[in-house]
Amino acid sequence: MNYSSLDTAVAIARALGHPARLRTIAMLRRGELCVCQITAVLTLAPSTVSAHLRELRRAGLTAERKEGRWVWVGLGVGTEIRPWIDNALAGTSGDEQMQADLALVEEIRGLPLEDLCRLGYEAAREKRRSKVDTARSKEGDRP
Amino acid sequence: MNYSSLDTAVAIARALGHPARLRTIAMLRRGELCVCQITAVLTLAPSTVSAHLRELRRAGLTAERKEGRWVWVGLGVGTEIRPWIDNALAGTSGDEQMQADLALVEEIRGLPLEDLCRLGYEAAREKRRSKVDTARSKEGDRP
DNA sequence: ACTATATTTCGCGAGGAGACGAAATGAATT
DNA sequence: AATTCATTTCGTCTCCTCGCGAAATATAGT
Repeated sequence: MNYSSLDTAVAIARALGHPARLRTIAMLRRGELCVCQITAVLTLAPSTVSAHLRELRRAGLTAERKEGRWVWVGLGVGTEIRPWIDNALAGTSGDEQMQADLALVEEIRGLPLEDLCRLGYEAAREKRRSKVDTARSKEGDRP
Repeated sequence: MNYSSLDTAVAIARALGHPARLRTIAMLRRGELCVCQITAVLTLAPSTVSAHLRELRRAGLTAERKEGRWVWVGLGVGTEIRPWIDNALAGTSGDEQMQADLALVEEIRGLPLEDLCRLGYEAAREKRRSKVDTARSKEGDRP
């Protein structure tokens, strides 16, 4: 199949035209993410996230890299998509949801991937918290 | 209702994410057009065109001006939409459909609006052709 | 007032999008 | 080999989109 440049532009616009996908693109500007990390931020069913990622990939907005069981998603390499992305996100820097997403991504990056994928965000966070506590008490850093 | 900037960006992307609407935006970059002119180029039912124009208007991409029975459509005035439009159309200058649309717009601009609206493109074009012929024979510019 | 006409709104039907859970797949780990 | 586990695919449901024609609306002309 030979897509015209009109079809291409339409496909990109459509791909960007959904909050979950636009949020994903915004997260990926900060760097690659594992599928389960994206899922944790979006709080959608894995199958739903998978479908959204497929849309983004089809439009050339993202690219995926497999590493064992994990799949890492990053922004696509095509030069024509960068203006789209930059433009689409230009007005959203002050958006509450976007800011919350980016903050959550930073926190999630500090969590072990195995825990996050297996247990989900809440449990992984709790696990790390308690681990930090026991480390503290072993150090004996009590007032 | 108070839309977030995320919602706004999504709405604009969605509005651009349809061939008929993106083609319309491309035409409007050359200047205002009457609804029936747009309809003639898209060759869609008037009600369908009306719905597409409503979408574009809602996203702030276009603005409308009423003049008697005619409704003139132009690009919106918001500064934030121009980058969207320029970016979306950046890759489409070589597109066949786009080029054909723009050529047709130029021709349609030369046709009397009353004829175009009432009779449609083909009939309006034919009417002008025969008119030009009679004018020629009156001038007596024969070899 | 009546008619013509440009456009919108309404109602409908077909198809697509987006959500989920269940099952399938593929890749470690045991 | 068996199991665990991240991810995708599949089936299903609901809702939205997009096309149309018919009816409604609004404005000009007669």
